[in-house]
Amino acid sequence: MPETSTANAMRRPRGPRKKDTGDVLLADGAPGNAAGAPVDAPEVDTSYLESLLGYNARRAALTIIALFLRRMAPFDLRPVDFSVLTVVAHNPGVTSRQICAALDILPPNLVGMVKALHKRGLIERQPHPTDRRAQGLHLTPAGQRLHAQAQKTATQLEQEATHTLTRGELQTLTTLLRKVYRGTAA
Amino acid sequence: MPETSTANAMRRPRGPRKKDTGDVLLADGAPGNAAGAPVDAPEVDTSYLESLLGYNARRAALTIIALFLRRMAPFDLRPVDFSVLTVVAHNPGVTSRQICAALDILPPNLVGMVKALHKRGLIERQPHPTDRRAQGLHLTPAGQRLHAQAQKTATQLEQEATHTLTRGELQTLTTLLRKVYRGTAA
DNA sequence: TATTGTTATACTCTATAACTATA
DNA sequence: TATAGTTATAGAGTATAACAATA
Repeated sequence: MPETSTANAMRRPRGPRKKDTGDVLLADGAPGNAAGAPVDAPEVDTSYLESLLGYNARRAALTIIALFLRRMAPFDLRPVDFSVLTVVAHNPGVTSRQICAALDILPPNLVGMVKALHKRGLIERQPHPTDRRAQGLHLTPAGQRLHAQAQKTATQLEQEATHTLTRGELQTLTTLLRKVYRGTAA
Repeated sequence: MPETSTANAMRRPRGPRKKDTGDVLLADGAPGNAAGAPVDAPEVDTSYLESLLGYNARRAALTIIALFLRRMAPFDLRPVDFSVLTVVAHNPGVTSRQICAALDILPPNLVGMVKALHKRGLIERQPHPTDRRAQGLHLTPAGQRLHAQAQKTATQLEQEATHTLTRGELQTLTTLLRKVYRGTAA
């Protein structure tokens, strides 16, 4: 599995930052030959790595993530925040435990996210109807508005990221990827 | 970008560990309904997330990474270690700076990896022929043997991960993924 | 002045243990 | 006894600043 870095490139763009050009995939690579840099770059051979599906899948995912970060910056939403918001939007009253199972997040790591989204006034917790341990999560009106905008942006962003693909190719790609990560055909 | 966790699931399986079943993708999700757990799991709707290419690409990449970690455990190689070893194997005398550019690793983060691989007797540093600042990296005989085994394992592992795909489908998938992460057609 | 390799370090993400309230 | 939510914390990954040696 080729290491292209940027796996955790979903840093929150909140605090003041030094270098964050948005160019995540090529963060530090290819200096651009500023001054008298050696032009004799012998072109490193990475052809074998590029033959691996894992490498290509990761590069593609990271490309889309990088675009996601740029487009979602106005909403201050990381991928995981958008995912949580989406699950709550489409499943009103869902519990934290259910979100963890659906998105494969560990419960301790979800706590802070929910807390932050609540603090931003985007989600609300209501007592669970049958289980007093649990809490049902709902979007506030503000949360619904933000999510609607964010989901629209996500959809547009996906189309932007796949502009080199025809509609049929995108469908094929999605289907084949699902066949990989689901063990069985689908 | 759906958060499926496990982005940095490439933890080194060196020290003694508690829970590491290898089941990375479903680390904590779906408890399996051990005892009297509620069977009324209302099936969280994630259909929108599943329509996003970013989600599917990430899931597929994580699936292959998880398999990679299991199959490469005997060699004690993380994806990034294998990538570095591969680049050195295919580009004898390559410099650290070139590896960083090719694999998109930041120089400070490569230092430890090279140091570790050197300590394991897998790579050697030789003075660069024309630049006394740089060092050319080479595989030792032991490194060559290990890399040969690891690369064979990687190739087998890829076939294993894509056993649900025909040869043609795998070719199509790879081509389409490249079209995504390269801006232009390819 | 710029680049290579490096150290030190901060921030983020991921994972485990353990606690409480409830089932 | 098991589960939902939580706290605290350890560990791994990723990022920047700054330095000495060399170009």
